[in-house]
Amino acid sequence: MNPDRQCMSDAIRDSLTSRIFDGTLKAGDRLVELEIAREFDTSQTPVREALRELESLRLVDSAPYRGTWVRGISDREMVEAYAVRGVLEQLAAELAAPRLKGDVAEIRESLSLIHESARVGDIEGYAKHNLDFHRGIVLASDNEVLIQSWDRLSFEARVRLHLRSQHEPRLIERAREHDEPVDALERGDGVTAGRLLRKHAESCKQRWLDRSLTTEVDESIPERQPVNASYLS
Amino acid sequence: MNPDRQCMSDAIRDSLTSRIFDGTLKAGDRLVELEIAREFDTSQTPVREALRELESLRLVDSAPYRGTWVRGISDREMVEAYAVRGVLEQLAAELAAPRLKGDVAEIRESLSLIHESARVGDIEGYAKHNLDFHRGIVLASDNEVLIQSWDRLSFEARVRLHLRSQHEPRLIERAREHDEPVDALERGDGVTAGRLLRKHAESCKQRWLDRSLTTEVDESIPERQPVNASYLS
DNA sequence: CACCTGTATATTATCGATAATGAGCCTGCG
DNA sequence: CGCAGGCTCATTATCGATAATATACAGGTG
Repeated sequence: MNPDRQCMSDAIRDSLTSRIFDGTLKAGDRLVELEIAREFDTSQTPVREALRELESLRLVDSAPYRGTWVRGISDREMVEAYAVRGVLEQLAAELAAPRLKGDVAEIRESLSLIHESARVGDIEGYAKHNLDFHRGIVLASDNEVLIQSWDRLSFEARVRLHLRSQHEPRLIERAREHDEPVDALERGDGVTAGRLLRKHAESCKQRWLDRSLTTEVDESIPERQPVNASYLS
Repeated sequence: MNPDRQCMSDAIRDSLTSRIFDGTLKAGDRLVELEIAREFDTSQTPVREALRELESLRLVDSAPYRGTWVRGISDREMVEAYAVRGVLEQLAAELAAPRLKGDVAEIRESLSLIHESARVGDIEGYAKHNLDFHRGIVLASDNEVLIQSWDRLSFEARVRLHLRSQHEPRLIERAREHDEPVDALERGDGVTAGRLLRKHAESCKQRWLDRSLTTEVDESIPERQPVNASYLS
């Protein structure tokens, strides 16, 4: 939100964020304030601030006097988020087209990285470049509110959290869905690009739906880890 | 976010929020932590938490060691927000239509209040019922992520902040723009309802643009109130 | 008089300690 | 054996005090 926060609470926030992203912290894991404070050799206060910020990013949940824990993301929520993402990117494309004036070099750059990752089967890379690609279009819209709204969907977190559970991703085929929208953008046809991007999001959503229906195993979100241990130890 | 926070920081947050909404706190006003703490007869800590939360709601801005102040909303941002709102409500209508199964009673209720307010020239009432109307459709989508995204646009704050500067609102004419989308929803045609709602948002956006171009007087956002006073007093 | 530099002050960021709360355990009763 | 009530403790929420920082002003310099 603000340019250059250099305070402790921000360092903690960033560190915890990457732990959630890289899977060190899993859904349901508890975040105990004093424990984290000890680890960062700081007091409880900045930790609390960091946790509250993570909460506003919807990465964690909390309840008064009951603590904070990593939020799980249900399949339903993923599906909902793809729907929202679809219309946001549709708008982004419409706004971006007249601004880009056909200069889609940067976007094509991401696109080729997507294809490359797909070719070699690099799921992590695919996810990363895919996000860059989509965010690139959103940024090109030059609509700050739109960018914020898109960022708030936290697709980075969403995707990463589920990365490990992805089977048979058919990356090469999926990568192709990005080609047509870029072509449309290049010729300045934002409306078409938008429509295609929305369709793309819909198909991602559909894939998720299918996956969640077939993989019916333990789709429940870990509510919250039980309290540490007995104090008898 | 969470059901029942009863702690001090939440009370402070709510109180400050309404002050921003009702104009007691204006764009650029500084929020000094210890000052607020004294007023609520509490310590600095819960005030800080409240301020951070307001920041995540984008009602205030802050910078490290420089404090917190009420955020101004530029005409440009309003225009951007209307564009985003348009596509979000388009999606909302599409999702809502099949769920409502023609039962638009609740929405019509808001609609008639809009018309009534327009008839008697009650700007405040119009704004309120207008928000109820739009949010009602968003809620009917039953897409939690969408609802969150819409709420994050903070149109309540946006509209209220600018309420005082509205001239010649042509309420009656504007109110009519809501009729057709509801008709479409009633007959289950979500796509049409969505298209109309988006068009409606576009026309709100356009009105704002026109207004901001004609009212060129002091459209600058108060950056930040100067520090209290000299310590010489 | 414009501009730079140093200093005082207001204010934020953080600390360590205390109060408040909820979760689990244990007991005794039915 | 199941369950309600009280107790213990881990943990959060808040406090009061201190460290760190930015801003305004004063004074000096060209």
